[in-house]
Amino acid sequence: MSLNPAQRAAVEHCDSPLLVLAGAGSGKTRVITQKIQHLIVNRRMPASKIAAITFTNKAAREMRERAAALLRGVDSEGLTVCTFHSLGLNFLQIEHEAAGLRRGFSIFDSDDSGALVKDLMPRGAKGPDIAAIRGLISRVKSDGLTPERAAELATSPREREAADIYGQYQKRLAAFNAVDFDDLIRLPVHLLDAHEHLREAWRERLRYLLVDEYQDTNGTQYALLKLLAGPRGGFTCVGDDDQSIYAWRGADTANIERLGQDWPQLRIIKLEQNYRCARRILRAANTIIANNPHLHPKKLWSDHAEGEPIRVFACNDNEQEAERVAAEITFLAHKHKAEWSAFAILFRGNHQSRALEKALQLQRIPYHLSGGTAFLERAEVKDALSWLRLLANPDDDAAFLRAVAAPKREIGATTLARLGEMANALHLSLGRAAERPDVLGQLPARSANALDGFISLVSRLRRAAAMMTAGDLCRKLVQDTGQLAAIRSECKDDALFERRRGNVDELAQWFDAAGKGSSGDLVAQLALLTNADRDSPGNAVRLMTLHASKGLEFDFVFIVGVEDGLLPHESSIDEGRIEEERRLMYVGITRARRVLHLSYARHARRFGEIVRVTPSRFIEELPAAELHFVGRDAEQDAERTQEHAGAAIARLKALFGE
DNA sequence: GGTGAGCTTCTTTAC
DNA sequence: GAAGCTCACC
Repeated sequence: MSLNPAQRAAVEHCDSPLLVLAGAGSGKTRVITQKIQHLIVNRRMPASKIAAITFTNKAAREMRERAAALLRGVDSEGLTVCTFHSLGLNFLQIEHEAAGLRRGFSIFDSDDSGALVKDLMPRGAKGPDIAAIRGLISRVKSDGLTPERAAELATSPREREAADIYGQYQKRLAAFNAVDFDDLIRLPVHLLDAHEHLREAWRERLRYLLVDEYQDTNGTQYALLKLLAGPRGGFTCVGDDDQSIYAWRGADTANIERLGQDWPQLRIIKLEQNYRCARRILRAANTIIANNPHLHPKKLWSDHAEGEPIRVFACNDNEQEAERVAAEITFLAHKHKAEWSAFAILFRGNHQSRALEKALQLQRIPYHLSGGTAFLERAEVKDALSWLRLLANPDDDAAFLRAVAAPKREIGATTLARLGEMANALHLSLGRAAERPDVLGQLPARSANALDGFISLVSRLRRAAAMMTAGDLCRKLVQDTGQLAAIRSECKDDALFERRRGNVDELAQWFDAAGKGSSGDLVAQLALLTNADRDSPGNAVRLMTLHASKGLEFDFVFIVGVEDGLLPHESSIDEGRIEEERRLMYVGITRARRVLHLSYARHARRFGEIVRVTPSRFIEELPAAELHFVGRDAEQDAERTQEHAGAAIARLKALFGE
């Protein structure tokens, strides 16, 4: 557990701002967690004044666990380990008044804000247009621009349109008592900038900041860091420009340079010894990343063993690829007597997990799919959540629109459109408008009755909500709203019904576990969560995107779909963002401790058609001497039958336990 | 107002 | 090849 000199220096340097340029596998999490310990134990800083900030929930969770293990016996009460977004949410929940928000405000997720943008665009706007406008709005928001400023800076008709819609969008959000993901950073920045008393209070509250994956900060996140740290600069930023893979959501590696400009007393420490990868793997990683330009050249080295050659599997299609990966995992697990959790399968896009899951199920290999929001995307979970949101925030129109149809209660598009018009005219939210007799009076009796019934159900549940925990409320409302009954009648067989009811149960249990806080506050926190953090993965093969894998490490790593068009991704090729794709490949390679497998398919289904695909250009960039190709040439057929036999044997072994 | 057949469109990555 | 959307029908 001892630190090398550079790591030690990074841990002990607390008197001026510090930037740690940490190569992959150089022990940066260890530096951060030990530094937390150092601050508490040697510098006598209360844990409650320290915040470690990460970018993904997964990273936060990992950090929290590692810190807890290290801090056993140390008073670490009140230590903050969270993402930028949850820090922002926490800030807004405390300072909601200054932000012009009422208690119980909602968070609009991507779906909600997409629907809102669509609503604000001319009728008949197409999907891609909506997505483009949304992207532009998000971009100007994470650059910290106001709608007015965005309009001034717009250089194309589309940007002007986006700036215009951005303005209306913010007004709607304010009316809904809601914020979106970008606001979680943008609003705290705005408030800290505008109010000296808030600045002082929060600088006192958070005396020391540790920012992980610093290369991924965007404009507003940098502004937040700057405002919270102040001129004193009580912070350590840890980053690696070679692992910058979030430029598409506004991350700017120029923020690395900015630190030295804003804090001239900044100290920089480089960590260049890799403790993770076998040498061959590290050589491959270094070779491929050498194709990118560098501002801070670093030379990563390792004193580990050489390790095995990197195997490259050529397959016919992604089903065969998945089968082979699964067979190989079974084989390696037996050979090395390894736990399933020592294996990870990494891919570019979430949809690639399907074929893999199928193959793993078939071969009886336990797996855990992390990342994505599959759980929260489930219809029954979204329905229950929209009810919770509406109960906490009567002005949440997005929640109203979903809850009103969960289950169906004879209130359809026509009625809602009429209600919407009247609500707009009265400057009221849908929920408030539907409470008013004069509004209901203008609707056909049948619709008015249905709405009235809905509203009284809402107010009854809202009264009940005040007296129960969020978990109990969740269980009660699926009963009382008729959701459970609707699910039962929709489900053909009992097993399906049980599974869907189980999802709702799980939601309630999440609230039970989350403990303190009003249901409104907890629902907001849940909006920031992805599947990744829901349950502990246990002893299972990990499936995740390359993006989600950053910061993690595994003995055995399989990167699948190493094809031109996927990795590098088609749109990144078109738009000349090949360097970021290369960094993504680099991140994937450097996750592996002992064994690295790459694979690609020669054919892929696209738009239902089967098309030929070429292996990724990144395979060419790897040092040929380190690679061992399987199935690339004429011997491919012979190999394949062998593999199939191997897979069959492995399956039998799995079935009968040897 | 609700439902299902047939049409289109889509495919990045995350909070 | 799936999910969303539109339109006709109950």
